Amino acid sequence: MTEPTTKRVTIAAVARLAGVSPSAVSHVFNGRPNVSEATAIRIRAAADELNWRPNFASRKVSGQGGRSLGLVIARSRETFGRDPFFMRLLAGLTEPLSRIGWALSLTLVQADEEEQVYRQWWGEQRVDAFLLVDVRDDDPRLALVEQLGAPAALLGAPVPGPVVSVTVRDGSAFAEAVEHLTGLGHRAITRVTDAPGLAHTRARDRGFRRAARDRGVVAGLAVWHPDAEDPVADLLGRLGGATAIIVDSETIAAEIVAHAPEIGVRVPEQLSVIAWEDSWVSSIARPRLTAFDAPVEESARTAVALLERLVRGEAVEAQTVSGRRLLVRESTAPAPHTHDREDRS
Amino acid sequence: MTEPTTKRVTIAAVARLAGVSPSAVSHVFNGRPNVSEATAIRIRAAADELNWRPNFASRKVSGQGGRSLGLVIARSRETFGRDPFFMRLLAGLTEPLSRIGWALSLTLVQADEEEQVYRQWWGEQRVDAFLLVDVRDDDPRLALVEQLGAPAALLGAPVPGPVVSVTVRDGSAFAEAVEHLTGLGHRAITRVTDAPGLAHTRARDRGFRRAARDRGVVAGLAVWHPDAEDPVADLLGRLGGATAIIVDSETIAAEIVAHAPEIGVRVPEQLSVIAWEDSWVSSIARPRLTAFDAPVEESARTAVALLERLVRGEAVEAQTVSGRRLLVRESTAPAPHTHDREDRS
DNA sequence: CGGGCAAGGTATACCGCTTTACATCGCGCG
DNA sequence: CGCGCGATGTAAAGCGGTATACCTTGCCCG
Repeated sequence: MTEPTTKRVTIAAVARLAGVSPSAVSHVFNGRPNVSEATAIRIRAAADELNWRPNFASRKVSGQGGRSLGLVIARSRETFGRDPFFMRLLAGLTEPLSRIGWALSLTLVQADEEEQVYRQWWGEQRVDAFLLVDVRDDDPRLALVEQLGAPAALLGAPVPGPVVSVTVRDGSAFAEAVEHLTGLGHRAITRVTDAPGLAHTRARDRGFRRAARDRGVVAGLAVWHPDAEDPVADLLGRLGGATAIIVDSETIAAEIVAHAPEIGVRVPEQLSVIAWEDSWVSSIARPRLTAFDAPVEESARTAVALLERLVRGEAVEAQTVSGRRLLVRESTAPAPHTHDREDRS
Repeated sequence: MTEPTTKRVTIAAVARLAGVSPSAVSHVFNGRPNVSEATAIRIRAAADELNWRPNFASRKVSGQGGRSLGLVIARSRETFGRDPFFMRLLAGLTEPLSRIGWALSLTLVQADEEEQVYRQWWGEQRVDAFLLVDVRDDDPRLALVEQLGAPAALLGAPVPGPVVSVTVRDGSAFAEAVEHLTGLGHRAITRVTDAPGLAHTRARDRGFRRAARDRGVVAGLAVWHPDAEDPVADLLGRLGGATAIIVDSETIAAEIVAHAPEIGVRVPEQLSVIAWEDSWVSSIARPRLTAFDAPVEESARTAVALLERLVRGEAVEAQTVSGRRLLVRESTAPAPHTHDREDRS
């Protein structure tokens, strides 16, 4: 049925057709001098005619490596699919990669197979660089890529060590978020996270605490427990006196605004909610989510650029991208009246 | 900074350490006979010790190809990200692929670059097979992969021609959906689609029409126009007398149930909504969406199995997977009372 | 006791491309 | 008029494996 109808065309065929040696063809396709413009044109024409392109694998074997990026995501199908961030990331990576002719190799793994996969992909030379996401403090992958000698960059908060990072500047965002809420009269705000172990979660905690302290706000931290019978009720029960929450995950924020009213907590009248990410999800939630938009696509672009330079052996340094913006929609509102709050301020 | 600390280990090093020839190592790693169990063990030990694995590219060059699947998605970042289907697909592909040691190469392209990318990837031997999604009637890719001689399978409705398909059995699902609605008193139902050109959309149309005819229901078809100022209002205005809709896309269904009440159409009291896909999105929508769950992961698994056999040159035939199930939640309810409807039946 | 054969390995020719060293040729210049 | 050199190419040696042909042994058997 799907017999290879035509024998695969090789560089030799192109050379023959153009009346030159294979080396000449190779030279042309690698932008090397040593070939006159006239013959270069003939060669390109021949290649076009035969519809030939240099074999990816062969190039790799003969030194010309560095053309594929590995992305290993250690999440369950469930949580991977629930986070629109990954879609944005994938979409964002794809464009700059194809621009420089790189392939993207993607896989999902379970946490305990993670290092194994990095080892394998690198050992096989299946990929030439790694992009690390969901980095934890003290993440074993940092030492691993270093040991392997694999070019790598991480997306998220910088961590100690040699792995270069692409970070979204959050600092002023927290100031902005907290200010938005204090402006509405909120005096106790809690951050909600679903991934307490991640490095960027910790970084956010710090940023949030500082912003809260500066403004005399009571800062709380609550972890989302997806396995509770009613995760929203569970969370709301642990909120203490907070009248506003800032939720790391947009989907969780959406779940909260959808379900809270059903268990007697009106949003935003009794509880204001800010999502720390933004996507189309914010627009199907009711009330619409006040959210921060993150420059995911730009982070992706930056990371790709970084990795390309790393692969070429150039020196690189950590990058930060900015562009978080608060999108005020309907899930935030003036704080409810409570006696003790009124006394202060 | 990221200097390759260690010279890359090759098959020769392993052979040396194990005291055999490279051929022997190769034989062991390709499950060929001709090596005694004893030496095989020594060889594996040596490979382990050096942490060696056969170089992906080299294998390809020397015949042992067939280890990467290309997935080219011709969608804008926007619509790609909005469709949880793709997340499920990616997650679903990843597991069976890694099980057989295949890589997944992913990219998003604009529609007009699509064929170009297939040509390139195949020409470069970057991938050894393609999985086609979003197939249109008369899709040029069908002829293209045939011409290239590239193993390919498509996800969705079968189309004429040699490209083998993996299809979700929809027939009885329509019966079930229509019956669910007629049971609630609905007599005019409209299908809503956002992708009128796709082959599987057409197949669904047919299935729906048949199911509707068999039950004496007025079947309508409406196309979603995302660029209208208010797409939901626009759609609702074109519904005619339909009291229930079946929406191809879950996100659109979610948008409808979120926004319809805001423009005076209560769901489900005035309009029942069924989503033709299911994911976590259904659970953050209010009312919760009555939806069909599709066996995406199983489709992915089946497609991978198919492609593997194709690559090995074995004969394959189209597969269908079943497992659609109606999840009745809150977006469907008894049809509103209308005079003419009451007269009939 | 010699021949034949299976079992266990090895030598070697690629695979398709890159790359470096080397060959040619035309031409300017002393 | 002959030499040197820049401009163009080409030959050939890998890259890291795979695969096929071929070579040893040891041993069974007539």
